[in-house]
Formats: sequence, structure tokens, C-alpha cells
Amino acid sequence: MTEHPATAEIVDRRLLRGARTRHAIARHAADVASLEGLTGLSLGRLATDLGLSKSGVQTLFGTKEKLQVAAVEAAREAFLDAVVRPALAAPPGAARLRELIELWGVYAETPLFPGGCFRAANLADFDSRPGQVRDALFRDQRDWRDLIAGELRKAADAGEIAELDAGFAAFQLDAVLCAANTALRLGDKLGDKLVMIKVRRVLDGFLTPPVTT
Amino acid sequence: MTEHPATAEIVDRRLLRGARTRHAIARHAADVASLEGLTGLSLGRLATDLGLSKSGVQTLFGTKEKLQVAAVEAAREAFLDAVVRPALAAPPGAARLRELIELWGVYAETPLFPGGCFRAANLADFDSRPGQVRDALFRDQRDWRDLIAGELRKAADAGEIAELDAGFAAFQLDAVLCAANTALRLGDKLGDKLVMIKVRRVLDGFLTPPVTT
DNA sequence: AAACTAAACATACGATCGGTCGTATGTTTA
DNA sequence: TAAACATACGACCGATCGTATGTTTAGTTT
Repeated sequence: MTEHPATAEIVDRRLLRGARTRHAIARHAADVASLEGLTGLSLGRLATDLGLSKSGVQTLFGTKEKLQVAAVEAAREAFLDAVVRPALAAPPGAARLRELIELWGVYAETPLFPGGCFRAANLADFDSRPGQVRDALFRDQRDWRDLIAGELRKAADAGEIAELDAGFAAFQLDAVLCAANTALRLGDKLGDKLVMIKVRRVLDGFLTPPVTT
Repeated sequence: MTEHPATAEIVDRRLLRGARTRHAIARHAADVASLEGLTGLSLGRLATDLGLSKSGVQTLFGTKEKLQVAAVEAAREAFLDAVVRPALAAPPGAARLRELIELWGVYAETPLFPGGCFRAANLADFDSRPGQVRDALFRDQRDWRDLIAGELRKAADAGEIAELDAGFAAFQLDAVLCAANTALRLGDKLGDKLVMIKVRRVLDGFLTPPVTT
């Protein structure tokens, strides 16, 4: 894996060093937050985990809220790398949708984040807490839903599937994905495979071929 | 509203007083937790809000975990009072399901809990945290889904609706309700009405009449 | 009336929280 | 070479956290 694009063009070695540790902290913060929530983050905890000083973490982010926002963005980036970008290799429309859902299944079961889907775990917490953190989480979810809706639209326009309300279907699909993530976290022993089967069934419900009259 | 059944038969006025304040604390804790999460609860905060001493709260619950479990049960009870029990007046099957969803809509929009649906806000937080709190939340959600699935089954057995997988449909309905709650919390200005329309559309998708051959 | 019990309070503890301050080190720029 | 900048550190602040211990008050039981 190459250098992160945001740090690639930096030549000032001071800023480069900062960007690196900043990203390392944010990525680890996303891991912790997937388990204990963005509110459960603490500067000291992250510093200890990464062998840094608490004040060092503080100088890089300033305030806790900015650290939380950085964690959201790091989680978003990891999600894009694991799910969205690989799926872009598939042709647009129904095929890409199936690939997105399959990759999401791997993403949810595999410990990309130790606490499962980052978005699902934290959006419910912050939906009643105005601020930059909520805004960042909201944008992330909106982009994800728009992506699904867009591919559904492409599939419908190409005649792959029957005509539908893409926004509504995307809302429904995202809802099932969130519930599937929770079910995966709760059901320690059973249902791992069953949950993804349910998800695929919902997707198949939207990917029905159009009636040829 | 009559006395709570758990406190009705208590004659010892010391225990009665304790049960009352215990319930008052638990109910307020549910309100706070709907906004800031069960982890965000604190003994001192609750004591201050209710004009009690911090140690007084501690005496009644012992440990924070027990307070959290009590908050879950208080929230569950409030939910049953607001949504489930009134809906039992409707005839079983499709009619009761529609009533349940409508009452849930009122429950989610009206500030029964200031932070919206208690279950949706906290289950996502605790799904990766083993313990009595997670177990209590899990039982609560399972009961709710079983209730929906049971009514769907009744409707199907009575021939009101087409045959279906009741468990799968209940999973899907609950997922949409959770997502609707989040959407309601996020969309400050727009979509209040639109969200419930989406929910009704999903329900209608399951309440299709059977094909008469 | 005495013994007992539960609720409620007061105090104190160790720990951790987010944040501020001053300082040292390394890097770039003028 | 000197000034400016960015990272990183250690020490410390006031506040809050959960919890433990002992005491007071109200009510019950014997």
C-alpha cells in the first residue's frame, strides 16, 4: 500500500511527521470508538496505547471533539478502502451492488474494526448531539446511502431491474445492514451466516428483473 | 394511572419509599440515557437532577451496572405503556400491527424519551460489551421482534395477508424502525412526516392480501 | 420501650478526565 | 546564522467519576 494521498505531497518533514502520527492516532481512535463509542475515547488512553504522551496527542488535535472528527474520517477512509473502492471494479448497477453487499458482509464480520461497523455503532449515539461529530457521521452515512441509491438507479435505467424508488430502497437496505451489524455483534455463537443470508434476501428483493411485456 | 404493580403490594412504608425513589431515579436515568447513552449515566448527575445526594442514589442501586439495568427496565416499561399495551386493544393480526406501528411513530416523535427510541440508541452501544446491561437490552429487543413476528403470523394464519417468513419480516421491520428513529433525530427540519411514510410503506409491503386462486 | 431494618446522607478515597502551561528538540525559512 | 514553526514531552490544574465506610433518620417488629 502506497502513501496516504493526504500525506503524499507533503515535503516539509515537520508536517510529514505530524501527519503520520496524527493518522496513526486517528486510526487507532476509530478502532477504540467502534468498541466503546466516540464518547468513550480519551486522550490518555490513546496515548498510552500508542506509546505517546497525553499532551503530545493533545497538541496534534487540540480538542477532544477534533479528535473525534478525525476518528470519524479515519474510519470512513478505512471503510472506503475495504468496501467501496474494491467494489468499483465491478460493472455499475446490479453487479456492483451485489459486490458492495458482499464486501460489506466481510467488512462487518472481519475485525476491520474490533467493534463491528463504525458508523452503525456511533451514529445512534450522536444523532441527538449537535456538533461537528454528528455532522461528520451524518455526511458519511448520507454518502453511503447515496452510493447505494445511485447504483440502484443505474441498474433501473439500464433495464437490469424493475423500476423502483431508489432513495427509499437505499434507506431500507442501509437499515437492514445496520440491524445485521448489531445482530452479528449480539449473536456470538449463532446466526453469523444466517444474518448475511437475510441481507442478501432483501437485496434480491430490489434486484428483481423488470417484467417484459 | 394507578400504582405501579411492582410497588402496589408493598406495605412496609420504608420499602415503599425506597421503591418510589428507585423508580423515579430509574425513569430519569432512562431519559438521560436516551440522550447521552447508558455509559454517560453518572450517579452524581442523577442525584443533582432529582435533588438527592449522590450516596443516596448509590444506596438504592449499589453499583452503576445495576443502575443501568434498572434504567433499561424502566425504559422498557415506559415503552410497553406507550406502544404495546394500547395496541393490544386492536384485534390481533394486521389491524394490531398497523396500530403498533402508528403508536411507535408517536413514541418516536413525541418526547417520551428526549433522545428518541431508547432501545435504538443504546443497543448499538452495548452490542460489543458483554454483561447484564447488554443482556437486558437484548431481551427487550427480542421481545419486541417476537411480538411483531407473532402478529404477522396471526395475520397470515387468519388469511389476512399472504404467507411469509414472519421472523425475517419482523427483523426487517425492526431494522427500518431503528433507521427511522435515527433519521428523525438527525433531520431537524425536514422529513419528519416523510420518515413515517417510509415505515408505513415497508409495513404495507408485508401486509399484502393473499392471492385468491 | 428496645432492637432492628432500610433509606438517605456526609465524607473521603483513588483514579481518570480534558485542558493549560512551559520547555526541549528538530526543521524550515529569511 | 537567526527567527519562526511544529512536534513532543512532563508536570500540573480543577472537576468528576465510581465506590467504600460510617452516621443519622424514619419506620417496623418484637
